[in-house]
Amino acid sequence: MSSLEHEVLAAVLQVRSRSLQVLLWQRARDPHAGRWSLPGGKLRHDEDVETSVRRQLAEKVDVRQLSHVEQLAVFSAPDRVPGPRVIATAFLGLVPSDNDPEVPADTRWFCVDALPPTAFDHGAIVLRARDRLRSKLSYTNLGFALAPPTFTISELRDIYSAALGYRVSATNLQRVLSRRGQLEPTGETAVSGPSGGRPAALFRFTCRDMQVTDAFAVLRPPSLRK
Amino acid sequence: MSSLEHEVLAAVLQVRSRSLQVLLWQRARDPHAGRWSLPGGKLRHDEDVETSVRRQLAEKVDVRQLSHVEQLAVFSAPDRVPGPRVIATAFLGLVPSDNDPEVPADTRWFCVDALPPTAFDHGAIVLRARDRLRSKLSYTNLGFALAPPTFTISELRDIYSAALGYRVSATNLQRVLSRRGQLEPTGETAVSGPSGGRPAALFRFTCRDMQVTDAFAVLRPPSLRK
DNA sequence: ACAAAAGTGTTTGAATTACACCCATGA
DNA sequence: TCATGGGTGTAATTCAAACACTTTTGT
Repeated sequence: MSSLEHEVLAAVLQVRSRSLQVLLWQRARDPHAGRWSLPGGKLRHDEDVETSVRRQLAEKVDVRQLSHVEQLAVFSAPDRVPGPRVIATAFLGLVPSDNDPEVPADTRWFCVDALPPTAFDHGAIVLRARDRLRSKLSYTNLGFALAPPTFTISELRDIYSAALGYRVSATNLQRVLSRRGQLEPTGETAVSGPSGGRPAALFRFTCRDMQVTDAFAVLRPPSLRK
Repeated sequence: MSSLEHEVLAAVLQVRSRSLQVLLWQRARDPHAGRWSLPGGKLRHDEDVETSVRRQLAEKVDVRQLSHVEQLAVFSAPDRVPGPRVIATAFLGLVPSDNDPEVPADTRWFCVDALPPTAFDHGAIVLRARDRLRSKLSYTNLGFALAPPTFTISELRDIYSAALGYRVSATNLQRVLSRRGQLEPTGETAVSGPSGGRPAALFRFTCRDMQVTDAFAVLRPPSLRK
């Protein structure tokens, strides 16, 4: 019989310097020496895939502050990597923008829209992660996973703009998230900037577990209004 | 080293008798003898998971008319099945409502809202498949995968109602799908029923590959209007 | 006072639901 | 001509984008 391995791979995304970035690791050895790949590794016999990906990120790249982890897809083409067959479960991982995890020397953050040459099918996985995040920002409360514990609406606007890849209006962002009950004011206010301006109120997300906040776009169940 | 197997499992859904049903197979042997399980089986060394699930459905339960197949998730708990470890990739499969595939004697269709005792984690997979379908009916053209090649709006309404689990209005269904360009008239009309009534126009889906038709619910990119 | 940044009020527009009404057919 | 669906017109509603305007601060 032929051998079979299972690995987990994570596209860890974070908003850094006002752009959405992914953590990649440069391969030292062939195959694909010099190319950039996703952190991850072999699945152990006593752990499920999510436990595994959290463990490996903590061990290998010191990413312990994952605010959200979710499965993306299985990549299983028989020749996706040379040598013995390896099936991969790919994950999306998110880190709040106020964290700056220690990462080893051979890893770097890259803007998801300007990836370096990637190993194997890892480039496709990054794009899949990016698209998943962008979709879910629209109909879930997933913003909590990118934002610090408390923030001003302007800061949140910058985070959403970076993640979505286009300018978002602070006004409308606040209204949409408030209407859905995602935001609550802390009561505190931030200090004004050096050039003046009204001090901004601080907010936090009401919930830090992912929830669908805008389920049915159309074909809603009949309303119960009498 | 410990052995590792990979299997694929499919929740095959179809609208039958105005309800959303799933194809299950009754286990003859322990473990979980008598319980109902999802069709599927071991992954071969030369095929990817989607190829495998299509092959196994064709071989084992004679389901060849799959109109749509997509990955749901990986189930990887170390003890999810007794004995040697098996990781499963679960799929959602859809069959148009006008097909009635030949299935073996030990398989039966069950309403997804009234499942029999299921084996292992298969019950959870069925519910995941049901929820995925219901979500995607709202923001993609996935209705094509449940509908016959041509249909009246009333027939389509019955299919959507069964799949979603609540009454859908034919009027609004037609308008939503038409506005999105999913439907086109064939020019033909169906014959009137035995009790009279205006003959219904026949429609078809313009596209039979899955496409997202209603991407951003909110936080849309800024409009380009001048 | 003035500039700068935050926050609110209000208009506009699009999408969807709800519902009344008209149309085509069989008996 | 009437019952039985099929199909269209249209109001009401909801939600979000756009933008003008007010508020609060630093200089």
